[in-house]
Amino acid sequence: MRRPTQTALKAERRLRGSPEETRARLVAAAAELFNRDGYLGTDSVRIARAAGYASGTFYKHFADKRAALLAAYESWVTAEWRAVAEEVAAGGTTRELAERVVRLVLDLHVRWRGLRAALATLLATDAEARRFHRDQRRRQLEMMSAQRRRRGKRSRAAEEDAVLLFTLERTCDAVAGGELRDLSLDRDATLAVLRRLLEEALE
Amino acid sequence: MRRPTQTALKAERRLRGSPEETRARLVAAAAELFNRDGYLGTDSVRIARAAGYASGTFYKHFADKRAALLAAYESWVTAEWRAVAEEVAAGGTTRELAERVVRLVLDLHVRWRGLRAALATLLATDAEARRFHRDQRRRQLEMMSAQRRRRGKRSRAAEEDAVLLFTLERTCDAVAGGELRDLSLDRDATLAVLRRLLEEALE
Amino acid sequence: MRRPTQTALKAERRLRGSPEETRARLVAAAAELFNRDGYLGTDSVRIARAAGYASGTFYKHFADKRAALLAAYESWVTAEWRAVAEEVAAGGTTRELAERVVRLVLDLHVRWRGLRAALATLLATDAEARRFHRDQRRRQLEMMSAQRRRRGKRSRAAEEDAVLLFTLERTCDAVAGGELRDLSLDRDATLAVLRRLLEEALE
Amino acid sequence: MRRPTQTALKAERRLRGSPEETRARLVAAAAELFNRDGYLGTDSVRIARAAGYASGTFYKHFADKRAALLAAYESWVTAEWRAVAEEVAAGGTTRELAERVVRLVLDLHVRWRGLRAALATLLATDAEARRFHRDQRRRQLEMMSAQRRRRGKRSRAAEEDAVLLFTLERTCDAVAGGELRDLSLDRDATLAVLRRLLEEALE
DNA sequence: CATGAATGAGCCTTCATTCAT
DNA sequence: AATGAATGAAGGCTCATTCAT
Repeated sequence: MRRPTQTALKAERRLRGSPEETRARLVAAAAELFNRDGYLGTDSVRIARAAGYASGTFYKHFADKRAALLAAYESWVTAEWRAVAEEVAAGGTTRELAERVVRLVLDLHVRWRGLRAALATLLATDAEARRFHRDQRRRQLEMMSAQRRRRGKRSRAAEEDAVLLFTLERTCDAVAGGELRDLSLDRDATLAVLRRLLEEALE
Repeated sequence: MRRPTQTALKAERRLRGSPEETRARLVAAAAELFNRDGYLGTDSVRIARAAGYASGTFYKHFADKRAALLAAYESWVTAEWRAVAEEVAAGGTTRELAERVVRLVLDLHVRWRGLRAALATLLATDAEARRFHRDQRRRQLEMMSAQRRRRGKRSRAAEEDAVLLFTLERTCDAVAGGELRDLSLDRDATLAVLRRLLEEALE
Repeated sequence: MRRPTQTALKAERRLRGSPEETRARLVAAAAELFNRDGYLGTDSVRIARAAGYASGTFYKHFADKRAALLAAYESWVTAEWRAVAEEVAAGGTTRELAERVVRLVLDLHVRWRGLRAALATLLATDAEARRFHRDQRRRQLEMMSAQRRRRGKRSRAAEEDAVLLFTLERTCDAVAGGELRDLSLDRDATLAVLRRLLEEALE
Repeated sequence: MRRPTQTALKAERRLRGSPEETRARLVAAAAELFNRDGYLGTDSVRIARAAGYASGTFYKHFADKRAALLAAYESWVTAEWRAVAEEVAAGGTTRELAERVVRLVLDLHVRWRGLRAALATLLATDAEARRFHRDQRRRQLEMMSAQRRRRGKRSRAAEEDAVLLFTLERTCDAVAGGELRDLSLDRDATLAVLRRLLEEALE
């Protein structure tokens, strides 16, 4: 695979603190490194070092490398949830909401594109990763449905929502990965399509 | 310097044949193993053995493991192309065509779900894989557009088509991977959504 | 992905110690093995084992096998320098000094003949090895010239000194390698020639 | 080691001819490739191809790769002998003879420096190579002694001659390998030293 | 005489993980 | 709680050599 750039994010050593702080630092470092170098391009020693710890510390907090990726992914998803919830709470027309949500999701996919790709590597073979991933999806579907209810809109089949989520996710990945640009497609026109689909789902 | 120990056993000298046959056998074995075990779960020795050859033969035909995955993927894409083209040629109403194409794409995604996941692992880090992948996408877009023209339908933005392809692909992956079932969603209802979207794109 | 089979045997965890000690043990083992078996006849796993470590430890200390040979050679050269310096410091007539230096150089060439041959293999193709080798040669030339000055002798062309060094080195290699014996030449008579040449160079 | 440049000397295929011709072509190709790429950087398949044959043919003519190097070296030595003999036959003063021989030997060492280095790799570990090498040396010593007799000069110890040969050989290798240049030493001054030594040996 | 596809032992190297300190 | 030296299985890849055609 790719031989990652050796210039690792390197923090100063000998950090002390609560286990929670240590874990949080490790998760943050793991997220950055997995995002930058991929699942295979990253190793536990580098993650520990980037967080300011020695390799052994890594295994005090994660059963294995896989667990660290899952933890990093979880923190990403949590952040995404919070951000989407804020947009929803901010109010505005359905169209405005759709617009803002699409932007937001895209930004997050761009920022964390490598982390998402790293997760994909795991999803193919790791049952726990899959379970975790689907729980997130379920929450997404419930949120959409709840949002529609709250706005007094007519309900629609969960299958429609699921397809929409797939579309949103996959298209944002394509934009983040540069697929669109390579196909000479217009980014804004593409986002407009997404916005329209989301709007339809919420009305 | 090296003076091999020549273990005289292994009675029969192996499968002889044209390089093309050998390569084809290796590609087929690679496709099966990558599909079943993922990019990381397989290795060149196993692929060679599965095809009926020794490890060295693998490297006579592929520069490295990566190249074998790309070759396997290429043969999959080629097969998909051929199958879709046949459906298109078979004629029928737009609705029937859409129906058959969705079925077909789904079947292929189910059959080769692991291979697609293996490719995803590469796409994240390998530039050549990305290039190859996008060339395929471009062909798909051209095919859709040409199909519409042939049927005398109004044209539509390439961005719309691209989003549709992402939707189709990602949703089929979800079905193939069991995501839908885990979410207690109805498979046929989901396929119906896809069929409708494709139908709209062709009319 | 990898889930090692953890063969629980191999009771004692190994030699712990400072990285310097470990490296020194590895360098010593590398010198012995390269000397005995040549560059091609040895491998990193054997060197690590001979030093009392597992294979991975080798690569914590050397970028590759080549680097280990260079390190072993360096330690040999350093030892030779020290020994020659001691002889020089010991004083005595020019003739006595020449006599002792020739003996010393010969002994070292006999002891490390294989290591020198191993280095020759590298020198043919490795630029870094060549650079290192020539730096040593430069120091040798400077040392000879300085020694003459210190003894108040007339100076002479560096080219003369260089040829002398080549002669000394090549002849000692020949003695060490048994070339002389195979040619039925007298070892002491040959050394006497070398002694005379060195004496002339120092007077 | 070095990864040799792939642009191999490639002759046209399907040569037919006497075994002697085939062997001669293989030896010539082996000499060139070993000279250019070293013992390790060359492989039997490439040698065969460069000579215009397939890999199997190589093993019809040489027991192994080692044997091919020895054959190539032998043909070099033979050529050197012939050339030196011609110079000797050409007559002239001792000084002129010495001058011409030094030039000649240097030229050959420059031209075949890689081949000599390749042989050195073998000499360290291969008994047959050593035997061969020493037979050549013996002939050299006899030739020098005979030459002196023919010219009516006083005889001198074989040990002196041997040391001279080592000097000549090693210094020419140093010039050919660029050692002298890297030490900022003057090439002509160095050759003059060699010429003087040879002259002394012949007078 | 010649071919060249096939072999497979062996070497180099990586990195997830452990555990004595 | 943290350290980091050490482990060693795993896997990528090469190339000298064979032999069926």
